[in-house]
Amino acid sequence: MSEEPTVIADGEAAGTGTLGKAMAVLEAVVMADGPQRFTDILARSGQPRGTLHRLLSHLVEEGLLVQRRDLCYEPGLRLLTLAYRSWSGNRFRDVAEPHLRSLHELTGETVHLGILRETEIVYVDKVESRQTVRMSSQIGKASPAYCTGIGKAALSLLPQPELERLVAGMAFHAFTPHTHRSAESLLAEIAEIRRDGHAFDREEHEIEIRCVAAPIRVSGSDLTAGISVTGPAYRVSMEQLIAWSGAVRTAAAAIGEEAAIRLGPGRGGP
Amino acid sequence: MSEEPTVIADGEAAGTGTLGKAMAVLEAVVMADGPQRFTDILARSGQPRGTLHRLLSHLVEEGLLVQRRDLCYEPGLRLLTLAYRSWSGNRFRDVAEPHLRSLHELTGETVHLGILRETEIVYVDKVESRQTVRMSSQIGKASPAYCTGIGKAALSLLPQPELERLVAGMAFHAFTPHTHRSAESLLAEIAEIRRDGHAFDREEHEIEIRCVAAPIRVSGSDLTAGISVTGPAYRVSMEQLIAWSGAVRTAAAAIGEEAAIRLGPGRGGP
DNA sequence: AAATCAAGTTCCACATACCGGAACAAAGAA
DNA sequence: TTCTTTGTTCCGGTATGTGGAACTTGATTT
Repeated sequence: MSEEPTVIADGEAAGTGTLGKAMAVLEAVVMADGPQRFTDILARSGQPRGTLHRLLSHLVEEGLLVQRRDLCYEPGLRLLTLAYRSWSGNRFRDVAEPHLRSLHELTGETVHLGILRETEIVYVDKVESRQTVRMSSQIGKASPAYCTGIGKAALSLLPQPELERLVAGMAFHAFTPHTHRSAESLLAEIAEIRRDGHAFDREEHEIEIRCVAAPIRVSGSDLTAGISVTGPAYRVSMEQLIAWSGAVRTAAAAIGEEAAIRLGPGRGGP
Repeated sequence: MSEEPTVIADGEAAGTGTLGKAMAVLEAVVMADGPQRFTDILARSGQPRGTLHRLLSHLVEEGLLVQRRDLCYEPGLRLLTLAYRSWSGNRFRDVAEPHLRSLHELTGETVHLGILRETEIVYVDKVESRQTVRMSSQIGKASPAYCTGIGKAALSLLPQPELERLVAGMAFHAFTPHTHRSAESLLAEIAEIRRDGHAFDREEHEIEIRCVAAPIRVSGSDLTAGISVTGPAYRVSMEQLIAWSGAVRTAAAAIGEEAAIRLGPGRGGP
């Protein structure tokens, strides 16, 4: 029984309000690695037994969780369905898609579309070179902004105070030898990115994986996003990435403009 | 102002409890076709103004919804992230995947994996012949069980009383001229499916689209699922589907057995 | 300009429904 | 059997959500 107690609670305070608590519990189950027993969740969520039990019942009732015969809790199908609707109905993704395709045709490598959410990048679409292994995996995946091309590109669009607020809250985990380890080095690179209009991932998140990315600004909207072309280091040199950077910037700009028109035609004010 | 009032509320009673109400509102926004104004949601949800406003605030706070500058509400990214985790961590899908692949190699057509949820089939995985148009779309999509091959196959596994309860609650929408229009004809076909061990979709959901499907039963679990091979009518004859039916049944059986072993090794109750 | 209307937000007294400690079952382990 | 571990139920107290009504804000009309 020397297993680490997995500490208690997650970093942030358990959500406020009834809904917040329910979502915190849901997330605890969904983000866990496998089916979770009542006691596991109890330890991780920090909720009192009675409360937790009721929350779980409600989540099951709503189809957000499923309780198996052996009493373990698992994510329910309703999440998938909700996500399907919100993905397929996403106008921004729709606008961007043809541009992703043409970037893919130009480069032959994998192209990603990501949106910044706080301090993370959420991948929203992807055009793959040739179905490598996993199929559509990765859509919906959230990665830290500071070690991904799209992430750094998107950060570069933020006003300095906002950027600093976000950076202050980051925990710099060293995924590879090339990952940023401090706010200073990250901020320094972001200054360069602002100047150049594009960002690189030099094997910072995953070893042997590189990318070029450009930020997308949609005027009239406060969404911050980016696209990237990604490839394995053995096949894609830094020179190659630099050669592609212009096309990536152009595509990003085009997406931004088109989205501004088609997303909020009736609103443009600051 | 002769616009139809979009009636009020959805078919089912607004969810019970605070979480239920919140989810009903969330669903109202997600299932809608585009960004929703406050008043739209007000009409559809049937909640009082004050209550609805607070619910929406909480949903936004939780990242489940986003409020744009023009005050419209849209699905937030958190749904995608939650769904990504629950999809990629789904053991059943994982077990099934290699079997989907080999079925695809055998047939050259699109292969689906779906799980029955009440009266709908939710598509959980897919191996596509050759990236037709939409990429991974469709994962998470929910379709009526009575007009899809996997749906009818899955229904055939249910005990008769359960089946009849579900069928009683179905509204038979005629998607095509071949769609079942009554409980009787559906139940009759399900009897055949039980006998044969496989089901066909004879252009019942979408015109020009056919499939063969087989049900998956996982002993020790109460999940009911199925797989199918789908193709366009001009390329895939009924004779062809019949020829594939054996392989589909075999794959389904293999998935069911493997899943029973790998899903709940410590439980085998009645 | 003033008046009118519509859409969205805030307020607050009220009671619902959530809270959570503690008692209660159920199933293994000693 | 007795003890322990795990999951479920109960119930009084009150925090929390409820929802009608008043209040902004901005557009449209007179």
